[in-house]
Amino acid sequence: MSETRPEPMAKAYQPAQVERAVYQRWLDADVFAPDGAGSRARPTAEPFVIIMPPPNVTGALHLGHAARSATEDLMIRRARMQQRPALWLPGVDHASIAAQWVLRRVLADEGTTPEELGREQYLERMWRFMEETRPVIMGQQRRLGISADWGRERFTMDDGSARAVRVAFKRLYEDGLAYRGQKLVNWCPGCGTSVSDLEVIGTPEEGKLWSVAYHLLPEGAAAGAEPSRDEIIVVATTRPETILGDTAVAVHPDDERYRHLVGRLVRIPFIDRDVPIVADDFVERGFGTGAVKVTPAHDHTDFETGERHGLPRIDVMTDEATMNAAAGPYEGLTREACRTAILRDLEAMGDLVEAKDHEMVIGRCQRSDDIVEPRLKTQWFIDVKPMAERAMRAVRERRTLFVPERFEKVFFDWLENIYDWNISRQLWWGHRIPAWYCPDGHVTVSDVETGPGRCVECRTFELAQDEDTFDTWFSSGLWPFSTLGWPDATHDLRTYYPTQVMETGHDIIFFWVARMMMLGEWLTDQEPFRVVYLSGLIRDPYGKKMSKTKGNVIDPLGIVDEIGADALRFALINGAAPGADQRLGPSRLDGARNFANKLWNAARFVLGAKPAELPAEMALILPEADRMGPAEHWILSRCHAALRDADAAYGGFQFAEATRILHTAIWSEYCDWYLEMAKVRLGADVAPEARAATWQVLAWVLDRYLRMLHPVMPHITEEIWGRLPHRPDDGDLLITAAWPASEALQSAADESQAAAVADIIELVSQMRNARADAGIEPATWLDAELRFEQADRTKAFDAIADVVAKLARVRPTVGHAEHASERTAALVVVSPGAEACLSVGAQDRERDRVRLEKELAETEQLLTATSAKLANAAFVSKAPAAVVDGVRTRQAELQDLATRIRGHLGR
RNA sequence: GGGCGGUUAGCUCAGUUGGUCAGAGCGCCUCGCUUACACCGAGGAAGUCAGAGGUUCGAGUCCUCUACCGCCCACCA
Repeated sequence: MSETRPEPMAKAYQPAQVERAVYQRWLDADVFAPDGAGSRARPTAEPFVIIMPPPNVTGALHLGHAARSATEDLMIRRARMQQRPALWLPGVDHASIAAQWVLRRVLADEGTTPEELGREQYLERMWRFMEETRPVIMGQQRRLGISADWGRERFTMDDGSARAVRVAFKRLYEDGLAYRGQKLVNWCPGCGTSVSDLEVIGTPEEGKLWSVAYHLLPEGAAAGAEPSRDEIIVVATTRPETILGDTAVAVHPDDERYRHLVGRLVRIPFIDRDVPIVADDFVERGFGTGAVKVTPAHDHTDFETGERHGLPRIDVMTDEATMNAAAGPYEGLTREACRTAILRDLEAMGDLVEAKDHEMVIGRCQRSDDIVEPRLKTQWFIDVKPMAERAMRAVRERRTLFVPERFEKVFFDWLENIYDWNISRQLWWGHRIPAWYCPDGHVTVSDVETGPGRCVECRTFELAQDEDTFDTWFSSGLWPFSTLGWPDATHDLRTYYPTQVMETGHDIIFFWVARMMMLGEWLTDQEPFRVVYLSGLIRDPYGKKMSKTKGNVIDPLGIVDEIGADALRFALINGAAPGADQRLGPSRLDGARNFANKLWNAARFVLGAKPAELPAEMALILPEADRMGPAEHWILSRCHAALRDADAAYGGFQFAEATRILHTAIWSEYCDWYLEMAKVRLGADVAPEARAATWQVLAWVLDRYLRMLHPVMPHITEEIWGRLPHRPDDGDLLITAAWPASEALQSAADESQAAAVADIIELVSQMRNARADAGIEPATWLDAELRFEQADRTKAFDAIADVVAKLARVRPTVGHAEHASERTAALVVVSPGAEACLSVGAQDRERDRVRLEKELAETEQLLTATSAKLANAAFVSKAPAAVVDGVRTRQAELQDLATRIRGHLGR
């Protein structure tokens, strides 16, 4: 503590300077890494590890990131103070599609396009872009005060990730899970790549359902024969342009209308293909005409129907979603133009039977909003079912828990109905698929960085690598272990894996969480994390999602500059129930700012009130019990309760509850009551040892609260703590000081004195209440005669009579007469265990009667309710004894209270 | 079409295993610049816990149904 801090504490808290300075102090001390120079972790303690969900390199930090970072930092800081080796590994994701879109815009500004640059130059440019944006994102994270281990920062495109991707893919290939095949993929024409099922957003839209007449060939006629003019089958479709790719018409096998037509051939218009009518029970008889055109190359259902019936698949489109040569006369048209043309032509032919409005769901690309086209492509897929089984087992065996628990069901529902994962992306930015093909089409998969020397089958050297890259989420799925060194059994992997908590938004439970669990279980034989903590979305004050287009985005850095990172963190955590979305607006932020200010000022008072008799360099210790007054015992008791409850809340992921407890403890108990009580006992007329003891308690309790609050508001607590005396074993920084163990407090407080003070506080409140109701000026001092039912209350009162005087603005005496109030005009206050009579003028007394009457009415109402409960024989016999006793005690209290009030009212 | 979540003071929301649980913050009203803080202090008003049944001695808290609101999943073309 030789370090000088010249600047005195400012009257109003100035977060910006304090936060930057404090953060630098931590960096200098090297305390973020579990094995850093400043770490005080016990090596034998169980490590606590969080791998940071990587923000995209492309975007600026938004409130969602801030909320997540705040929550993760909170957990890491608590674990660090518990002296566990706490590792929080930060990183960023390369976000291939998103990055590609962003860079395209950047390039457009520079007057060029990716196509012009070509793959190689494009990738160079992308890397440069990454080098520019990555530090920005990480700098923003730092500004929030997060205590990640920057020395271990990772990127999903770094060499370690690249190697993990290759090794993982080869393993999956050898295990028979990764395969290459021609299947229907979700093609986004705008992005020029396939996307996974998850990236296709079902969008309800108003469309049309057209009924089209297909002409049958005469019974028994071979393909190519002249179709009948009259014998038709009417099919219903929402996508007439796919008629050109039809290879069958399907009807339900039990449909009487069509049963006799099964096996006949129909003529597909415009391209003159003759296709069979097949029976398949996927057909809904009640929908449309009950007859369905089947286009296996452009519809997922039809693809499967085609598989069952061995139908050809005819792709009629190009990558740009225009019609290709297979579309015959319509070649070159866009999907939309082709539809219009076909409808026009059908109409002209008289084969357009009906057109009616139809509500439907259209698959659009999450990224570009283009209509996704199911198309036939030869790509890589992963059979995820076996991995899904493993992931689900981890949850069933409780090796991985969801918080909140209900997301387990969501998780299971998805994994139980999972399809193969298309992982090929026709993008340049990303990990290139490590598969090579020889001219004969043999496939060689290799995990060697430079690729395989020769074909595994024909040994030729002539190899070409797959042009495609992996779905971004493939490398993200390896994140919890690739960042720790996998596939090598590194020290980090052995020490820190499996990790403890994965904290992320519930919106990426499928994209990311489930995939990490599948890949983690499969590749490492362990669950990648023990707990999945899912947080909600941050919304604007009106409950709307924040989005750039709506213009309702709150920039977290703007808030940080304005009110400080600590206040923002407090607001975010205080407002978040696990898994639930939260609205964030100015009022909550103001509240958090005010709380920081309150804490700052309380600390300023405490530090400034240090009695001269205490040495400058002193250790933080609690004084002997007999040197403390009742108020000291009371605050120690309250402090103990707050610590116990807040710690339990932290431990149970009830972070908002923890902040609520600490807010109440600090503001409503410590500041509102104890500080005021302590002021009296710090006065010049107080015995020096009592004065010293009072300050020691003030400092000691503040120290506890600072420790407990540090995970949420790290900077301000660190700054204040640095100015307080420390315990010899604490070190210089709060960030590595010990987490308060609740048992340390147990013997400190004398609970009976604490209870006496609680009664006196209640009495003071009621005296204030009575004064306000009677309209007595706050400045007016009144004589008050107090009576206590128990001797220990009287004793406690004697010790803090000055406090009571000051807080209630009265000159108190302890009375012994039975009915003092009847002798003089007085306000009468009746509370459990105590009464007070305040001398006032007669007219005030009259107003006071009204208040007493009201109080009596309330008391009697409560009394009636409790008595009714006790009168119920079933309650008395069936409820637990403790509950019944509690009600009896309550009844007695109320009875007593009512009697006394009646007495004062002269009844 | 399935599933999940919500409906508690004017507003935003806490209330994890049924028994001081009817709460907090903001807002509002009345006082007060009392030497930590007006980003403050003291006091106050305000809710039949969406509706209807049921289980229980006892239900915002468990069950059923209903009504709105939100989200997720889904191959009726």
